[in-house]
Amino acid sequence: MAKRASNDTPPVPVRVTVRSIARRAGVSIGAVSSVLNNHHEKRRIAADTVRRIRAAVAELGYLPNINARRLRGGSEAQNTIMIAIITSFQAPLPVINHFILALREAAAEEADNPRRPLFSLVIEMFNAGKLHELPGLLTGEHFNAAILTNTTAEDDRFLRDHVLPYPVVLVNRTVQDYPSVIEDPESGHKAAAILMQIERRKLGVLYGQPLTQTTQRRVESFLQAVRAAGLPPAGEIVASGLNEEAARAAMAQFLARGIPLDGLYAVTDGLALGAFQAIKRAGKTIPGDIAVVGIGDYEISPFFDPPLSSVGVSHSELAHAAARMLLRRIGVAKRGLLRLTVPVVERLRESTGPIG
Amino acid sequence: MAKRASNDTPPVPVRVTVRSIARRAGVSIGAVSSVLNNHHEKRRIAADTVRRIRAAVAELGYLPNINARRLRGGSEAQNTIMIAIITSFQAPLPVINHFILALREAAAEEADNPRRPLFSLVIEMFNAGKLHELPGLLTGEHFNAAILTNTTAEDDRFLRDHVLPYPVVLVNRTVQDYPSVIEDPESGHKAAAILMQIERRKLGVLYGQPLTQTTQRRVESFLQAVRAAGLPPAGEIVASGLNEEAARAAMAQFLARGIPLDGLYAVTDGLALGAFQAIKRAGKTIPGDIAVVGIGDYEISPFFDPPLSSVGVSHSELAHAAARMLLRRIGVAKRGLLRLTVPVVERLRESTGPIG
DNA sequence: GGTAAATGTTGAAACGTTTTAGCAACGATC
DNA sequence: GATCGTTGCTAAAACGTTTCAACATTTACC
Repeated sequence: MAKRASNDTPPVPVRVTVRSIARRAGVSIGAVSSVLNNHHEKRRIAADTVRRIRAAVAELGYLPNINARRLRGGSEAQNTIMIAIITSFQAPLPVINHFILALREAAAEEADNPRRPLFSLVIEMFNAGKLHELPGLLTGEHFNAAILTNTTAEDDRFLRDHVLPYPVVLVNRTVQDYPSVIEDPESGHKAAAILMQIERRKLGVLYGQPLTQTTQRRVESFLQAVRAAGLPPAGEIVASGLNEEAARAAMAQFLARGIPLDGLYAVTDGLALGAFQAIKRAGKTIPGDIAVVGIGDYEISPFFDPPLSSVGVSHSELAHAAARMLLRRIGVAKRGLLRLTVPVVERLRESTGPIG
Repeated sequence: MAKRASNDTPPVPVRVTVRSIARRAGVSIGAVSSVLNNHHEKRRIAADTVRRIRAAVAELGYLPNINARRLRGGSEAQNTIMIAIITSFQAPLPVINHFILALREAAAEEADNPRRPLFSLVIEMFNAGKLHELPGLLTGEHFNAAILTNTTAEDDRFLRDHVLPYPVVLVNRTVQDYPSVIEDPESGHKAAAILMQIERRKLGVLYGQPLTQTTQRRVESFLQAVRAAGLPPAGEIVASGLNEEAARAAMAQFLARGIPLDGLYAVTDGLALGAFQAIKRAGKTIPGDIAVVGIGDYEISPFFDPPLSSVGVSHSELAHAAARMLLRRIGVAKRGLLRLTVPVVERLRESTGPIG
């Protein structure tokens, strides 16, 4: 009788189904279903039977199989498609909010489309570098389409070597053959231009470990612009993490070493905020002593003290572009372009003082 | 032949299935499935047939039915449960990040549990006050369990009158018979106590419209504490929205009217940040002229200038409590308590100056 | 005591997939 | 010309659910 226990698989928890409940209560599965959905009045199930079924449900700890329910369900359930937002545990989470909103809004825009994309939004997370361990990734068993972000170089290599059997849009990563939305890689140029325009000559760039493809591009294009302008090479201030505290510590240490600096480019607003605190505590003023340019990825950067100037794309805009691109690829429509570069916009505020 | 078109239903877009593809390509559905999953080599489908099937797939714009796939799929897919995070479009989004992380972490804690909660995370959003329009809410067709937050009074009334056929945990709302996790309603007391301890007597409270159950409790308990202490009634500064800019504007207007104020309680950190800017621009100092206490819901509040003192629960802690409570209710285990109050913690920083 | 209505329950179909056993046709081999 | 192997495909089962027609039993009515 212990047939199925002979394998070396760990004791797989067999899921409780309507069938097991029916057996336990000594009724048919139809009766169980009626009770589960509170149709027992309409179906005239005897009060005692209802009680027995309810007892069995409670004892066994039944959880319905949602996939079966939706499969059975009407055309409404039948027509919903599954979209996943896939990101790594290690990434700053607020990013995905923009995707959630962007997808919802993009769907609303398509309200008149007969193939209207009624969809469910699923959040999937993986450990950076271990994207390949994400269940359903290769089979397409879990979603119809995905926005994929915050991958590492290792994950990108995996993506290059495998073809995912559903539409995917990458955000801020480029991998051969995958559609992607990235920020204009020249953003560092703009930051350098702003600082030079207000006569800053002793420049620095603040970034944190680990570098993503995007932040690396920001750093490189900044360094290159400084070099091209014939200024002394910009200082590199490297924080041990991507948070405010790491930036504050790195900046404080840099300032303590007395290296001259009058213009700073921070590759995320969080880093800029940490730097603000270090600069002020060192008794220096912004922008008087040191002008600072950030990216604009924090919505509240206009409320920094002083308000932060920025060059960058808004996460919101990036997310909207990605969402539209993904939906276009799902809804049979003309397949959009394969790569989209979102332009950088400058927002000049007080952290760079008056221009010119 | 136009039988099914006789109804007055709009032309329902009939979903493309393997069956329609099979018909189109003149093969069986088994053949189609083989090709879709790239098993055509193993299954020895002729090259020309593969081409025909691929063509049909492209023409019809096939999207697989994920529910059917997962239903069919192995025990891994079979054993995953669906958890929804339900919030309103109007709510500040960053909140849900904490839930996402909390659920993932709570699941990780249970790794040794044989009934290990392998789950998919779904984000559902509704228009404030229209919770009842959310598909699948009453039938339980879409998820096995849900964390529900940012409901309005109207939504709560709906919840009270209906019983949801799956475990739900409310966050920061209390509705009869529903388990919920809420912050200690006495938080306003603590804020008042801190301000009085540093000898502030002309107090004010800053809040925004619309008031949620939680923020309302904060305001009320603050006002009551001030009254109980025999101080002059606290001023109420009402912003038109929940964002920084609305708070800045309201605060600026209040200060312009010259009403004396030396201690402020802002019921969210975002409001506090807006107030900071207004106060400084009015030429007043923090905490010298006006001490400010916030809530601590922004992770970066230690980087405000000056760093913000706060009394409140962290969103993260609240989310973890909710996640654990939900998982406990799913995994047959002893049903945990019905209501949990997360205590308020004080974090004293420079915006209230030195205590005592 | 016969028919009609009410009550309580079951069995089967259907949702869209994937997988597997097996069938039919054809060549090659003895 | 029987046997075998290969090629190319089909039909059917199974996943867990809900619904619905239909059946069996009891009660009500004349």
